[in-house]
Amino acid sequence: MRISQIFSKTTKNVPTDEQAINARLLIRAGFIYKEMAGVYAYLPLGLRVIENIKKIIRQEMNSLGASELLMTSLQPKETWEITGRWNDSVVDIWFKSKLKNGTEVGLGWSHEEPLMVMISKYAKSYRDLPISVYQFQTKLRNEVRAKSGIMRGREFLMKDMYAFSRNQKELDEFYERSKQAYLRVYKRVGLGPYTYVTFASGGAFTQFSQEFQTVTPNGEDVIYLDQAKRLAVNEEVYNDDVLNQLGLDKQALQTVKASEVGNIFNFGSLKGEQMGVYFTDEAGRQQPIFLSSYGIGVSRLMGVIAEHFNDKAGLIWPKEVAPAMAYLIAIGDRPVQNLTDELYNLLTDYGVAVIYDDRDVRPGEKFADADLMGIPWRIVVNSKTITNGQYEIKGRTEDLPEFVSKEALVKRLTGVD
RNA sequence: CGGGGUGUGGCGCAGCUUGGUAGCGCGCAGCGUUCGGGACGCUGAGGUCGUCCGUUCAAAUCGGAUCACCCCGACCA
Repeated sequence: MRISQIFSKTTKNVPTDEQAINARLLIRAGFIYKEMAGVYAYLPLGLRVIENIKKIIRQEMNSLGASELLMTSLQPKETWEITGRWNDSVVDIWFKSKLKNGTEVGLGWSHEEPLMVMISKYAKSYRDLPISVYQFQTKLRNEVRAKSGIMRGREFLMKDMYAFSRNQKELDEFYERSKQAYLRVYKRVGLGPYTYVTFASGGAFTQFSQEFQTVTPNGEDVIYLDQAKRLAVNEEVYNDDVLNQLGLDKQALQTVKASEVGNIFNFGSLKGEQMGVYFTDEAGRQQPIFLSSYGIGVSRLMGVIAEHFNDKAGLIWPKEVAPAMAYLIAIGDRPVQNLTDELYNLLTDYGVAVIYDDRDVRPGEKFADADLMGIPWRIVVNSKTITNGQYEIKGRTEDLPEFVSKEALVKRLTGVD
């Protein structure tokens, strides 16, 4: 990817209407564009990060045996009336609209109810179960106040997974496996050490749900954290009874700010009963379907990563989510540029995502942009050292570069000899 | 939804108190000199001051309304 062909540009000035670090950096680096409060577009570099995160989540969800589908943004009123959640006084974040003929429709802020209706058409027998599906969907939520950049928008990308089980035991097993898969996702995006399973409000059906909370100074939630047990309690359910129940010692807890990067729910059979979704068991009896649901805010996750990994110079992407592995710069005349072109083609052939800064600007500007964009490796081909076959490579957080041969460089970036 | 703040070329800001039809930096275009940490010089394009109403001979500047944005709080499967 050549800089000259990338749609966006970096800027030195930050729009003053953004306070959140993630939004300031992502806008400056040209990853996102603000359409309106709480509504952001993803530019090519930002989209690459999103896609990298989706790829990781996809792999982990597939490993659970879940299959991907895509539901609709327009949702029928009737579906939500079954559970009473069409009512604005029950759910206050609805965006609603009308068809030309006057039929009311909702814009999806969740897909639980529609998915329940959908599954009821397909899972009629115990032979059809268990089954789990997931999707990446834009959720629309009419929040009274958008804030924190892409960490809390009115429109955001979410991965939501729904598992349908035949009984509580089957549900619990899947729930536990999913929790482990979630933890792997956070580990792979670089947030593993800072992310904790957290007990939170369970809503109408259960006492608790479990959240995944990433400790970060600008997080919206306050959690009470037991570092040793890697468990936490959201302040919304924090009290002595709960601590007793969870076997946590008040003295061992620290109070920290965190951002919710995932939330999983165990509905048991209640949702099935409420919505009348039944299957026929081995004995020919009607049984309510067991539901559990699993959400990760993909765009929020990107925001939390940006919020977590940065320095004065800009973003610092963990390798698995970085929009590119390397930022390539040539310093010198035509022959040097030709050698750089060759290196670019070579790395690209190896499948390494490289941002090649082919602009006719001074090196300082290129270095600044490489840092601002947070690309893990910076490679410089320079007339002084290239005569000895030496390529310069520097990690984003390193102070000093190394000089290596082309072969060593390729190996470093591909792991291939 | 309650409280606070802000709207002036693409971005960041000054001007507003003491009304007299806009200025700076960055960015953008051209020319030249530069070329390892966001260079420099010259030239140039670009706004009528969020919007509406009002006061006035005259409004970016005063008054009112309205919209948008930011922050704090409330809210947050």
